[in-house]
Amino acid sequence: MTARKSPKPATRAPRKRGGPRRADAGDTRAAVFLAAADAFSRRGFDGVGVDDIARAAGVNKAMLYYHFKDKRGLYREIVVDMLTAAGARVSAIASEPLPPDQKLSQFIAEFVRLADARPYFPTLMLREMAEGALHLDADTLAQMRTVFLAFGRILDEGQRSGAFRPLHPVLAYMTVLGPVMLNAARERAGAQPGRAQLPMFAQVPHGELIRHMQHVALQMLKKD
Amino acid sequence: MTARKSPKPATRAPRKRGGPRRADAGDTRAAVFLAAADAFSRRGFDGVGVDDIARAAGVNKAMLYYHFKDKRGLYREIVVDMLTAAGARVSAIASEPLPPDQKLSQFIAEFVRLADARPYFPTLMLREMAEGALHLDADTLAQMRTVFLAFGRILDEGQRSGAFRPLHPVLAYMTVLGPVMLNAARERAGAQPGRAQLPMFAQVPHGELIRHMQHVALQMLKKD
DNA sequence: GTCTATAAATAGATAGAC
DNA sequence: GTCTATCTATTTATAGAC
Repeated sequence: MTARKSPKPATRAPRKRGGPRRADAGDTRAAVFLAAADAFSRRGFDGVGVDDIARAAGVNKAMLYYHFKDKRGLYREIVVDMLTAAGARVSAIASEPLPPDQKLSQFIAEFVRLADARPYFPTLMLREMAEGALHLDADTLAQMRTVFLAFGRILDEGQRSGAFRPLHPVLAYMTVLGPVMLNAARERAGAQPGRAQLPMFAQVPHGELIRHMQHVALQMLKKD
Repeated sequence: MTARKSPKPATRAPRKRGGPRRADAGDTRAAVFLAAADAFSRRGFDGVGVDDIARAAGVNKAMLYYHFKDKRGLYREIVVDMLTAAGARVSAIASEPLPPDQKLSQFIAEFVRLADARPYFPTLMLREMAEGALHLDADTLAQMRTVFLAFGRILDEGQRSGAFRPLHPVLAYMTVLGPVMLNAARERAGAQPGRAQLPMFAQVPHGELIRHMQHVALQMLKKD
C-alpha cells in the first residue's frame, strides 16, 4: 500500500470562517492537491515549481512540505488517487447485471465523466505514459491493470455470448480511450487565447463525444 | 517563415573518417536534433537538461549552442520539422486521384508510418497539446491546420459523394488519430523493464494497428 | 499550522582557449 | 568546429521563529 488518506479532490470541506480567503486545516491539503494536479497535467512534473503550486493554491510553500513528503510524493498521490478512482468505478460497471454492449457504453460514459470530474486526469495520464510511467510503483500499475482487465472482461463476455466479434483487447482499448484522451489534450491547446476560431479546435460537447464513441465502439465490435 | 534548413532526422551523412565515434560537421547538428527529439518526447521540455541532450548526442554541450540558438529554439525546430513533414505528406494524399475511402486508408497508414519514422512524434505532440501548445507560433499552428484540413477535405469529399455519413470532422479526427497517439504512449510505458508481461502492454504490430484503424474509420463513416 | 529566510543543488547559457 | 571552466539564475528543500 502506497496510498494514504488522500483528499477527495472534488469535495472541499466548508470553511470554518477564518481570514479573507485563507485555506484552513484539511482544506489546505486539498487546495495543494488540486492546484498541483492541474499544474502537473498542464506543464509536466518538471515544468512545475513548488512555488507555482503554492501560489496557485494560495498557500505558503512550506505548507506543501508540511502536508506532503516532497514534490514527488505529492505527484504520486495524485496519480494513485486518479487510478484508484478509475479502477473502482470501472470495475463496478463490469460487474453490473447488464448485457455486454450496454456495459461497454457505460464504460465509455463513465470514463468521460471521470475525466470531467478530474480535468487533469487525461493529460496527466498521457504524460505519465509518454514518460514510461516512471513515477508509478507496482501498486499503482496494478490499478491501471484493474481498469484494463475490467474492460477486457466486458469484451470477453460479449465475445463468448456471440455479441461481439473477436478483437485484440489492446486494440479495442486504444480505440475507445484514445479519442477521449486526445480530445482532452486538444481542448487544452484550443483553450489558449486566439485559438477558438481555428477549425481543429472547435468545441465538441462531451455528450456528443460520449454518444459518438459509444457508436464507434459498437460498430468496431459488430460481427459481419 | 520560422523553419531553417532543418536536418533530415532520418538521413545521417556518412562519417568522413574522424575519431572513434565523434560526430562531425552536419552530423553533429543532426545528432543533437535527434537526441533532443527523443529526450523531449520522453521527459518533456523541462524534464530534459541540455547536458542530457549533449551527452545522449555524444557532443559537447557548447556545440548545442553553436548549432542552435538555445534550448527552446532547438525544441521549436523539432516541432516545426515534425509538423511540416506531416503536413506535406498528408496533403499529398488528400490530393491524389483516389476514392475517398481509399484516401482515408492511406491517410491512416501514412500517419502511422510517419510515427514510425519519427518515434518521438506522437508523444512529443501529445505533450505539446497538453501544455496548451504554448511553444507553437502561428506558423507552426498553420502546419497543424494543414493536416487537419487535409483530413477534412477527404471527409467532405466522401460525404458529398454519398460514400460517408455526415460526422463532425473533429470527432472523426480524434477517433482516427487518438488510438495511434495513445498507443505510442502505451508503448513507452510498456518498454520499461518488467512491464512486458502485463496484459495491457502486450505488443501490437503496427501493421495490425493500421488495418484495425482503417476498419474502424470506414465503419465509423458507413451510412445507416 | 503558518511564515521568513536561507542553505544546497542544479541547470541554462557564455567566454575564451585551442 | 570543439572543448573547459565558469557565471548566474532558478529551484528543491529545510531550519527555526511565531
